[in-house]
Amino acid sequence: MTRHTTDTGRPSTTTPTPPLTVAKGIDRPGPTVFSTTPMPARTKGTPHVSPTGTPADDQAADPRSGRPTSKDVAKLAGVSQSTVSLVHAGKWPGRVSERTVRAVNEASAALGYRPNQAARHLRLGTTRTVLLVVPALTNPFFGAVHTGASHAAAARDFSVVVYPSPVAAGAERTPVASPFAAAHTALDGVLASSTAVETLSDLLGTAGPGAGLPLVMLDSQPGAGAPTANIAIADGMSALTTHLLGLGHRRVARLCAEIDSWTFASREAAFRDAVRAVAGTETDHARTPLTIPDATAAALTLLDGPTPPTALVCDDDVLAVGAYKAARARGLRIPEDLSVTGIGDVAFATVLEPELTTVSLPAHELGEAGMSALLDLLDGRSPDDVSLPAELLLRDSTAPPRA
Amino acid sequence: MTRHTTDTGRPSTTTPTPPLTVAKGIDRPGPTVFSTTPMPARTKGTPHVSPTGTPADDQAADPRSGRPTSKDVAKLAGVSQSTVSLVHAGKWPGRVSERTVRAVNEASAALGYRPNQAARHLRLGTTRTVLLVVPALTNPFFGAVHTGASHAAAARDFSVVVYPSPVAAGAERTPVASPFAAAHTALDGVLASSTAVETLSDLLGTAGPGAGLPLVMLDSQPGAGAPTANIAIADGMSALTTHLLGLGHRRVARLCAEIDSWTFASREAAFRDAVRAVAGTETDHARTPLTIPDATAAALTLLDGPTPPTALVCDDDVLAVGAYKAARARGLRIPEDLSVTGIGDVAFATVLEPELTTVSLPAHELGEAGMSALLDLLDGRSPDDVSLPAELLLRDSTAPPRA
DNA sequence: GACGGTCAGTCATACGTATGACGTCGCGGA
DNA sequence: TCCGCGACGTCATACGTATGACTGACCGTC
Repeated sequence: MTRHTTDTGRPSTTTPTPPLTVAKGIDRPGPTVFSTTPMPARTKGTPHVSPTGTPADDQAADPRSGRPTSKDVAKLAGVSQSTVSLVHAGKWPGRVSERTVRAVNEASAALGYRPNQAARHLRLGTTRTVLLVVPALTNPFFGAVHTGASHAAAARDFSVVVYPSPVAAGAERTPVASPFAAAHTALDGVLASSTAVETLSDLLGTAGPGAGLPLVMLDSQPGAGAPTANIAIADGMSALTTHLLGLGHRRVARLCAEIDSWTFASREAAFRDAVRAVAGTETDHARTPLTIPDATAAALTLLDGPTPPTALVCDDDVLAVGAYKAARARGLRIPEDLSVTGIGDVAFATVLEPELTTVSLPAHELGEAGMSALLDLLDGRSPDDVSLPAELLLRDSTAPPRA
Repeated sequence: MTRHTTDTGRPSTTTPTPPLTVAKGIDRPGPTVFSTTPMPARTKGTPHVSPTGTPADDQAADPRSGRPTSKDVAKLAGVSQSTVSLVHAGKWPGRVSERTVRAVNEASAALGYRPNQAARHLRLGTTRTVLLVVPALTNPFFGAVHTGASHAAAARDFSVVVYPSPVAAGAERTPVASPFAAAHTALDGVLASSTAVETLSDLLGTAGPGAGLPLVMLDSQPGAGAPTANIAIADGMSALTTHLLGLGHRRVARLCAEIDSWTFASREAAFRDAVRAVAGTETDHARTPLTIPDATAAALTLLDGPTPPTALVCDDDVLAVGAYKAARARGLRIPEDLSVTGIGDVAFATVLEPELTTVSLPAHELGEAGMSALLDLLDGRSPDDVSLPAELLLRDSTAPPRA
């Protein structure tokens, strides 16, 4: 339809390329010819938006992108480029008069001036852009993490780019190093979920202390080389297990995710500690990839064992769905014959029949907290490891065991 | 813990700040002192990585970020900065010898050189970054769109930043203009979902033909000012409705989303056309926000009407969940007493009992196609409007009506 | 009337890369 | 001997912004 490389189409009949030799002569450090008569616009009086002196170069010149630059604004306002920059940065406590500020602002508005980000990035040595590394945005949890992180970043004028490692549930994780390194110099920092990276040292090779790029980890073990932001899922797991034990369950099985990461390891530890606190409790477990069919099969092996459990603690809501399907396949009613719990409070937790008792994870807040920590780090501060509370949601999938 | 602003910590005992006066003298356009003896490294023979001449400035100098520049690589390799640039860009058909190329590559590797993106953005006038505007990434559909778009972008060396307008279901949509304008100059193009923007003209003011920024719309009416990429949901709706009519249903109600957008309007049209093709069919409908509780209430009003429907066609799987809950509340069995269909094939479609007959939407492919169109547009080509097929998934929630 | 101080701006430059315009060397043909 | 040419690199510069150093005018003071 239309070529994007053409001009902006603003109707303008001025000369397309003004005589550059003038500007060139000014730029040269040699003989400053025009410096003998400084502030030529001032001789006319007060700076104003309408150009009175030079009649040929009022509309924005367009080197290539068709966008006006601070030089164009300066010309229109009758001031120098530095003044435009000062005004735009808001740094004129005693350097620029109110009237000039107004003139510059009017000129900027008239031209629709937006500062060129690439130029200021180059000049300032910072890009105000951070990378978010997550397993997959198709997982609503990480979608929420992204949203939270974006909000926190936007509040401090940062942008977020996402590198979604194509991990999926239990699949191979990609070494982030190579694709990540490409954008390396365009980044000020990295916020990475530990479940998205192959190994932590993999990341620490290019980011983190020691390497050049500030790094904050999500869902990662504190004290391992980078500040962390976590959800206290272990507490949730403890509460869940204690809740079941309090209902009287003594044969409690655990359906756990086949993923080697700190978050899942800490769930296991919390479960064990909670169980150990109540004497006479038997446990069993099965490991499974994080998919519904796999979880169903794994749950069936638990239910078909010699001493079937009266309660099934699942590492994740997805696994709980598998437990539901397995229970239905064996004719077990939830919660009368089998109590089931999940973790995550994903969208379908209330779609299940009965509604699932689970632990809600503040994903949005996790993204916010992690991003805040990263931006603090960028400001030179040393953020503390943060841990966000998980909330136990008692719904309808748990009940005392049958006598 | 650690300050990110400090040096990279590479153990190096060289002088931290090499005498800059030398470099300055070279950079000046005035008396080119050293140009009388060109290629000083060549006098030693072949360029090599180990620096033999100057013993003090082999390690990368660090002006501020601690990262080596092409100048550092040039110094180490004994060539000029231009040569480094040529080698790195792969543009040396007859300009650089193999040996020099190797030397440059070795030097780059030794220093861990990465070209500064900000500088090349400035130089090239392009950022290789596009903006993706979606309602919310917490919606897995848009998460998948993002993943597809990212893959297509990465394949052509582009990055994607996301601006998630906090829309949610039926809530107010944000005018994208302001926050979007902030990053304007840092973008090469925009890929926007029509359900994320207030009005199309809102976007067209800053992007699209006429404004400076190439734009491709997702889920938007073709021919409205920007190239589009769509999913043929209308076809899916037709297939769904025809399927129900084929089963014998003659009282078909529609649960529709309270969102004014092209995608939903086209579903309605498709439904009407399909119904009109079969004589003697009665229809009813209810509009509802896109949440489960609202949908449940709306579905109840339909079921409680004077002539209750035997089939309920829902604009979205979320609404179908409401239909399930309403049916359960009225003691209706699905599909024996009531057939239900959805659109979207979201994760819980198979969690429902019975599994939901719906239409799967190729979200990933939509993102890919849209991004491809945008990148074609950036290349100066004129992409066609694309339409992706939606697939009808016949599962267990539909059956012939009771006699 | 010379001097110090404030106000209001400008000047020049650097950030790091990409690239068109030049040199220089060596060799082969006339 | 001289010219032309290909191979190999370098030079200089521009991209647009931010900012330390500087300057001119004006004003009050001794």
